[in-house]
This record gives sequence, C-alpha cells and structure tokens, in this order.
Amino acid sequence: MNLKDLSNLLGLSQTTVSRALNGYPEVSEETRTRVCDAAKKFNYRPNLNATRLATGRSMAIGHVIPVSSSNEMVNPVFADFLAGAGETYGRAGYDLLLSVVNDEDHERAYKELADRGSVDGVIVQFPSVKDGRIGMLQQMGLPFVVHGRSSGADADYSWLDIDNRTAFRRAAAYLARSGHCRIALLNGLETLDFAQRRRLGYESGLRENGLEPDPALIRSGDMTEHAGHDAAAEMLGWPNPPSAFLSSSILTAIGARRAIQEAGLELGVNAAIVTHDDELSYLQNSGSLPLFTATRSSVRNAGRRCAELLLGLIENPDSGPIHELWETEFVRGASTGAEPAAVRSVA
Amino acid sequence: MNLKDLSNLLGLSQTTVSRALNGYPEVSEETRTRVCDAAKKFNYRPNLNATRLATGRSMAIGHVIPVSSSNEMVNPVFADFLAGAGETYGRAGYDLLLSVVNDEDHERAYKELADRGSVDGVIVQFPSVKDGRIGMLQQMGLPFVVHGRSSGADADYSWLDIDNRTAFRRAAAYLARSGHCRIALLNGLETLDFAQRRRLGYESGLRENGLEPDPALIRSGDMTEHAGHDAAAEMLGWPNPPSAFLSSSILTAIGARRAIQEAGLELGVNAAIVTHDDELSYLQNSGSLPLFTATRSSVRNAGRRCAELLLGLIENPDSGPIHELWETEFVRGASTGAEPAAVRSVA
DNA sequence: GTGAAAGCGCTAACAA
DNA sequence: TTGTTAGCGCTTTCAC
Repeated sequence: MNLKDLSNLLGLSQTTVSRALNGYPEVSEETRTRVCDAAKKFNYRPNLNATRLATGRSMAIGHVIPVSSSNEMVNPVFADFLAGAGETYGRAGYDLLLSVVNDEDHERAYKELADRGSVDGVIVQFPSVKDGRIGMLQQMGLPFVVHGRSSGADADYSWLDIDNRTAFRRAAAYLARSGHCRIALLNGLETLDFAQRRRLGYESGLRENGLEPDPALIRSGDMTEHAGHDAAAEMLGWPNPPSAFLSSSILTAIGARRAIQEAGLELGVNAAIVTHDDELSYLQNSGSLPLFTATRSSVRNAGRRCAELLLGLIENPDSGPIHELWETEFVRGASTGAEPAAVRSVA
Repeated sequence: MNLKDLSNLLGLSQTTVSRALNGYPEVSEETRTRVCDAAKKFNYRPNLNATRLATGRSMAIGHVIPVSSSNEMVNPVFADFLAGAGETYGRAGYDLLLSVVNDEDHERAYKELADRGSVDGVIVQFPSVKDGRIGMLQQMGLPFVVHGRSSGADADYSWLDIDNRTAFRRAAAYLARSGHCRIALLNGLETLDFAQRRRLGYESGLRENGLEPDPALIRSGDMTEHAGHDAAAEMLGWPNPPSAFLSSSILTAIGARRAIQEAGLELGVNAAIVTHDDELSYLQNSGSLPLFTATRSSVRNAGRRCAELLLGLIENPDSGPIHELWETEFVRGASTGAEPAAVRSVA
C-alpha cells in the first residue's frame, strides 16, 4: 500500500492525501479525517526512502562506536548512551544509524555518513583532548553534539558534559579530609579529555588539603578490571602504599578491590575506594561494591539529552552552539546512600 | 557532487557511470578506470536514499533493543552482539538501524521497520519460548535470523544458538561428580527460551549423577547482581544450604559470590560457583571471578555470524531456513584456564 | 480546498 | 560498449 494506491482508493490526488497526512493546514477537516481513517485502516506507511529522497532529509542520526580488535569488550557506556538517545530519536520520528568501526577508522566513519547523506546529524563520544572529528564535522557542515568536551578544539561547538573536574576535586578532598594521605588515581587514558580533567580535579582536591600529588600514584590507562587490578596490586606492594584509590571507572574499581583483598587488606579498614559513577549503570541497584561514588549521573539521561540537543540543532540550524555542563551530586554509598564503611572507618 | 554532475563532467551518460562504479561487466576497462578515478578525485558518493528508492532495497538491517523503564541497565549482551553484527554489515555495505523500544512495544517495532521499508531484514534476540515475533515476521515476509531458538514456534525459521542444554548438563554433572549434592540454579526468566533449556540441561546433569533436582534450589528471575545475591543469601540461610551455584549470568554469579562472602563462607572451600560465559565479555581477561565457566563462546562472534547468515538469506531468499547450533567448550577457570579452586577443593 | 506535474538521485529495462 | 528512457514513492511548486 503506497500513496498512489491510497489516493486512488479514496478518489483523491496524491497531493491531497500527502497533505492531509502530514498535517498541512489547507486540507478540509472532512477530507483529512477521511484520509487518516483510510490510512489507518489499510495500514499505510509512507516509504521512508522515498520521503528521504524527496525532502533531502534522511531523518536519521548517526552514532559511531569504535571497537578495538584487541578487546572483546564494548564499553558499557556506549550501550547506555544509545538507549537514552534511541528513545528520543524514536519519539521524534528519527532513526538511529549505528556505525561500528575499528578504532582507527573513526574519522572516516563520520565522513562517510555525511557524504552519503545517510544522516542529518551525528553524536561524538569520548572526545580526546585534541579531537580531529570536531573540526572535520564543522567543515562539512554536519550538525553534531559532543558528549564531553575537547579542550584543544579550535572553534566553538555544541557539547554536553558532566563536571568531571569538580567531581574529582571533591572526591579527592573528601578522602584527604577523611585522613588519607596517600591517595592513588586510577584514571583513563589521558589522551581522552575527561581523564585529563579528572586528574586536574584530583590534584586540586589534594592540594586544597595540603597534600602534594605523587606522580607515582597516578595511573592513566585502559579502564579495565585487569588494568585496575595490576596498578593497585603494584602500589600495594610498595613500602609506602596508598590507603585509598580514586578510580575513573567501575571496572578499575572492581580490579582494585580484588587487589586489596588479595593483599590481605580489609576494605573499609585498611583501604578505601571511590569511583566515578558514570559507568555504573550496568551494576546499578547492585550494592555489590563497598564503595561510594564521586558523582551520580545517568549515562542514559546524557544520551537522551544529547539527542534532544542535536535534534534541536537540526531543526534550527542557525542557533549557535549549545553547552550544557551537568553538576554531579556527591553521593556516599553507591546504592544505599549510606555512609560507606570504607571511608567511615578511616576517617 | 551527484551522478549527473559526474557524468556531465566526464561526457558520459549517467548509466555508464553508474555501471562503471557498480562493477557491471559490460563497461570497457578504459572508461571504468576513467570513471573511478574521477569519482575518487571529486569524492563522489552515491546518495544512499536515491539508491534505496531505485533498487527497492534499503541496504540496512534492523536490530531492536528493548529497554525496561524500571531498569537503567542495558544488557551488555546487546552491545557485544551489536559490535559483531555491525562489523559484518559495514563490510557488506549495509547500515545498522537500531530501534530502541520499551519492553512492551517489541513486536510493533519490528512491524514498523518492515512496513516503512527501512530495512531488508532484522535480527531477533532473546526469543521467548513462544515468541510472537517469529510468526509475524514470517507472515510479513521479512528475512530474519533469531539468536537463540523458540521452542514453541509453529514453523521453521533460521536461527543460531549455542547448545545451552548440553552446557548446563555438563556443568551440573561436573559439580555433582565433584562431590556437591546440593546444587542451586540461578536462572533467567523461564519465559525466555534459553533459560528453559538451561534448566532442562541442569536437571539432566543432576539426574545422571543420582541427584534429584530440588525445586527450592531453582530460581528463575532477573539476571541482575541484586537478584543473584538475594537468592543465594536466602538459600545459604537454610539449615540445608547449597554448596554450589550454577548461574545463568555473570551478574547473578557476582551477586552469589557476595552472598557467600557475607555468609562468612570461603569460596573454594565451602562453596563453588559455575557460571555461563555468554555474558562474560565485558569482564573478559579480568580474572576477577574465582569461578569457572560452563561454556565459552563470544557474543560478538555470534553477532558476526548472525549477520552473515541474515545477509545470505537476503541475497538468496529462496534458500530454506538455516540452523546453526554451536557446541560450547567446557572451560575451567574463567580467564586462566586453570582448574578453579572452588571446584578442586570440594572434589 | 484540490490537483497536475515536476523532480529528488539513482537503477535498469530496452535500444542502438 | 554506450545511451535513452522510464520509473522507484514521495514532496512541493504552481495553477485551478
């Protein structure tokens, strides 16, 4: 059942039927209801590809998710973010186009999406400090929203970010005030913008409390359980080990916890862990980790909001860049809200 | 730069240029290279929407991922599967259309994808025992491949599944032979087909070793850390507690581990856990769990292969349904391959 | 308020 | 081997 069939059936022109269906005002109410009823009755659905060609808009948003061949794992953040964004697109009649690429083909993937006209806009995730995608997209004139920020970008662009710096400053300060004086940072790769911001926040938090950051206690690497474990295990073997870990990811936190247990230390008595909560959603409501969280903000919500911003940008192309910085709460006790044993006993 | 521009530029007809670019044989090698060079030089990319309309194929595959409003979490299996499938699509020139819907709108989402002609085929994930999507898709004539099986389906259909039944039979038998006589099953919802198969396998494994399954030791529910913890905690409080847990998911296994620790029991001395490995990829290489795995098979690989099968089905519509049952290895020691302490000490 | 007709950018029969 | 022509199913000007 296509437009032609439907209009023949109704004894109307395609034009009128199209107008009635798309809510154009110049159609009489009577014909409109007649058309809509018939459309429903015959289960008519406009062919998207035809609509796209005719309008020049593809009614689709592109997301690019990089997979490293070395690592089976897909960062859970991507899935949660997709879920939120996808919801929003669906409501607005947009499709979500997912492009899975190798780490290296990142930029090319965006270019391809744009050149082939398959999307009206894209989302950029995990920006690096100096991210090539931003300039490229600006030059191509394809609307985009960045989840996170890129400190080294030349020009202004739309982004949504959480206040990583404040979050980590606060968390580090809290640990310091709780009596810890050797506080390790298990961070993501510092080529990633958020990791850099988190380190800066961590350092401020220490300095505010009279502690000088020790470079040996700062790790920047893969945010995997493995990496977290190894880093923590090594540090705990030192004569002067850390008594607390501030972790950029739930996975490194889990790894650190394992290292603590293996070292015969008791979490909450000899050691504390604080983790960033952004990656926590897949373990939410779990209560499995005796840690508290530096921030609480839902990746899914971020996805939803980024999608909204992007759709706004597409509808209204001449509005300037939009920025949204989300303050994060300081939550103690991952799921319960209770004061975590780890910190309490040390404080 | 569109086809018209390019052909004008070359002094050729659109047809010839199109044929040259699409590898049709009747073009002379000379013009073909001339055309291809020009296309590359001017960075010509065919407009996908036009191609789609003209060919009637949308060159896209649909995936539907359901999110429950009650649960922030997205099952990591979806992400891993998407990564594998997306890789394959990309190589074959197909797009991946992701439809995010509420749990209830599941079927409608598939219908919509089909009606609007936005995809050439779809993937069905997590089939239930009697899954409405299968009949619906068959009736609509939309090619599809099911990851998993639906025992209650009326007609034949294409699927790829791992041998859940054998995997769980083997795991249960192994625990039984290791000396455990109270073995609990922390299973997914038994409306899901794989959960039912796993229970059947588990029961066979016990019976083969002279153990009669105790319904009280079987839990069918959400595969979350929370649910796993609560179920295990309750059972461990009984006068006659289980000494081993067979878990359908890494999350319930983590929950059970926590319950074991909280009960003051030592994993590997008083208790064993065996988990299914399908959900393990996001913790892979982690070594964090002192458990061994009933099966080892990569969800990403399954995604890759399902995509291949589906594309094959689309290219060759009259080939009958394809079935692929993957045998799974029995791996001891999640990451290391070593005999797990848990089982060894009890055996 | 409605319709005729052109066109979005490509493919594919049919001709030459 | 190349070109002509007619669509694919919709939107959108323009005329009625």
